[in-house]
Amino acid sequence: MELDERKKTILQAVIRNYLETGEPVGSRTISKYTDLNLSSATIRNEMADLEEMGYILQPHTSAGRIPSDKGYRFYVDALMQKERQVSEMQELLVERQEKMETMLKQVAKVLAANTQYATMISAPTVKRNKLKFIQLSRVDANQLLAVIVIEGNIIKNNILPLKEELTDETLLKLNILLNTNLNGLSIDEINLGMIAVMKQQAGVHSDIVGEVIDAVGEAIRADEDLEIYTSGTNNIFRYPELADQQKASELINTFEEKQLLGELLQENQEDEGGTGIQIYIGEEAPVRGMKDCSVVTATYELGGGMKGTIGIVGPKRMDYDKVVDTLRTIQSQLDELYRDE
Amino acid sequence: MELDERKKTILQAVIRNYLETGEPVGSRTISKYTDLNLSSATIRNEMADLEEMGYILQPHTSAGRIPSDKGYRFYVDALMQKERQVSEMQELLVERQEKMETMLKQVAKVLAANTQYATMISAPTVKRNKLKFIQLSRVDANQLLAVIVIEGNIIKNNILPLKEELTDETLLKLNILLNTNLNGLSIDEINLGMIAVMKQQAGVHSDIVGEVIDAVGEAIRADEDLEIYTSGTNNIFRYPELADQQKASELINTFEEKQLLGELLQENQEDEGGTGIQIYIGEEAPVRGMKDCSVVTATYELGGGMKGTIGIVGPKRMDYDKVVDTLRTIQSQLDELYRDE
DNA sequence: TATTAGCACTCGATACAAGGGAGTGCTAAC
DNA sequence: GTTAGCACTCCCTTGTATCGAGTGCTAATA
Repeated sequence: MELDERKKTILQAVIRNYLETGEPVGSRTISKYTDLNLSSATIRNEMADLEEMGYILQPHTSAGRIPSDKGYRFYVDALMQKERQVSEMQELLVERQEKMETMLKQVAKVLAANTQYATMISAPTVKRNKLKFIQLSRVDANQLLAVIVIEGNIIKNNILPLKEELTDETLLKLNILLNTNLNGLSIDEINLGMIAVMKQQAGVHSDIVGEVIDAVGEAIRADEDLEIYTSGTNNIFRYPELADQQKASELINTFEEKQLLGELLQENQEDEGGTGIQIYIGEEAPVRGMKDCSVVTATYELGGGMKGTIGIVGPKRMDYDKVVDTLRTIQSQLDELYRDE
Repeated sequence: MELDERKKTILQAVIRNYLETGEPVGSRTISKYTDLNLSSATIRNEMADLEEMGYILQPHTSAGRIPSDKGYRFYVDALMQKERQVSEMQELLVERQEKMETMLKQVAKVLAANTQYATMISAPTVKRNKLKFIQLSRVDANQLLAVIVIEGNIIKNNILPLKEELTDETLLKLNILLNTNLNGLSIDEINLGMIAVMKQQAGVHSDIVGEVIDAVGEAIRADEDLEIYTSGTNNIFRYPELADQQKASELINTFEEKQLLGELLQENQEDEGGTGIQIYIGEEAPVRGMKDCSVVTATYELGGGMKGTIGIVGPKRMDYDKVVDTLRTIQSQLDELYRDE
């Protein structure tokens, strides 16, 4: 059976109503809610069909209907208002901060306050970003400090232990060697072969120096684990369907063990061209413990190819329109904020 | 009225029992639990006294007694086993990590897993630590990178925007100036007067240079906010008295807004000589939203004067013995791990 | 005088029944 | 195809009875 126009209207009405109230919605409500001018009996027949087709379901006999995952999916794909009035694009009060970390935390916080859902944001990955600058300097007799600056002014540093002392001259040479070989390359492109070549070029000192180069190489690629910041975790208590102990505990645990969120946030950074916004309903999200939630993710870009992902987690009956809208706003604000880099 | 020996024994028995079961404990239980060989009627009389004196209370008539805050306080101060067998000092599997952050997170996690309570740990403050090394280097035409290494190999960096270009020579001079003036000083000791002197010494370049020095000064003192890591937040759901929505939400919010924990963790870093372990019961903790909890904090030291604080948050009926014990273990482990620095 | 046995009493927790209400599915009429 | 009507289902609330753990008090006991 196909969904005719009337069924769509009714389905939409059921979902809209449920999103607002969180209560199962009955035929009489729909009969008044829509301008179809149909009696509750007719609506009942249609709703029985919709249930048979899997778009809605009854928590128990003699209760109203609530949307199924399939129903939500259809709503999101086909029924949701795609074009939203841009007028009410309120400012979300994100300021550019000196430290990326501070800014990301702020974004998560602002989004949580704004949407009343739980939020998370992954720091932009730098694998594809280019190295701008490397500098080794001596901290004391047996410790070397390696500072690595990456496009977008991401800075990494590492203390390297030294077995033997390095002369000033060797240090200078090493600096030149590293910079001439590596500058302008993306972290992705730096591989073991290249490090081997550099070791060779180091010539006489290759044993001491090799050690240092290895350590630098290590330092560059070490930061595999992407950083994730979360906020508004306790918003889940606003939604009774998530607030019982079992579920709340599981969700909070997921938010604490941030690596569990990693997969979710990395999944769709690839898609080009689209809006970068993705909606996961219930089991669709690749995270255990979110089966009663919906997740909306958005890719953001800070210029210079630095991409990260924002995620908003709420009950399945979240206000998808508003969330998508808010994410769009944030996307464009971040874009603007960092355009000049 | 004073607490005689028998009352102490009974109070202790009540508390011990309540810590184990979480249920109000009645006179009959005590009558059997202790080796006082008293009937439940006698115990009842004593318990009535204890209640009048404020050490225990009844949730409602015809229920057993539970300890009051005053009761817990007395238990912790006077009744708890002070000397614990050192034999069972199990290893808590904390390894030294390259990055301080990783190590701290691990400590929080291990403690949470071990105690089944919520944990938090503040990164060691560096205000009293000495500057080891400052280096300015040019990233590109109008950006300067300042790297600051502090005792304990804490590294801070900052990108400074430049209005005018600096020559290599000026840069070199600046580096020397900064290092000669600041090395060996603690961050506490660097004040505006000193910065003013340095500006003067900079002589000709004082306008450009002043700017840089200001920025460096800024960078050094910027990191006022102490970093705090938490773990095991969802452990609070293990304890029914904390697990209801209202309280859980408030607690989780407190753990998310980490600055709320700051005061608690900074409070007793000063006391010298003691074990550095402090117990807060209920309202004693200087944090709103922990009035139904107890908090045990411990100061740790990583060598070189770097001190931080660990906190464990659980229900008032937490296993104080075990928690104090575990914190001691961690203290000594951290001490050992970083002794050589 | 301190302890204890005995007893009436309190009060939360649990179980059960009754009634109300929202909503359904079905049938028959329009 | 639509709708009015009706019996039915099932949750939820309310009220009532019961149970049991524990108490406080009194009087008897060592």
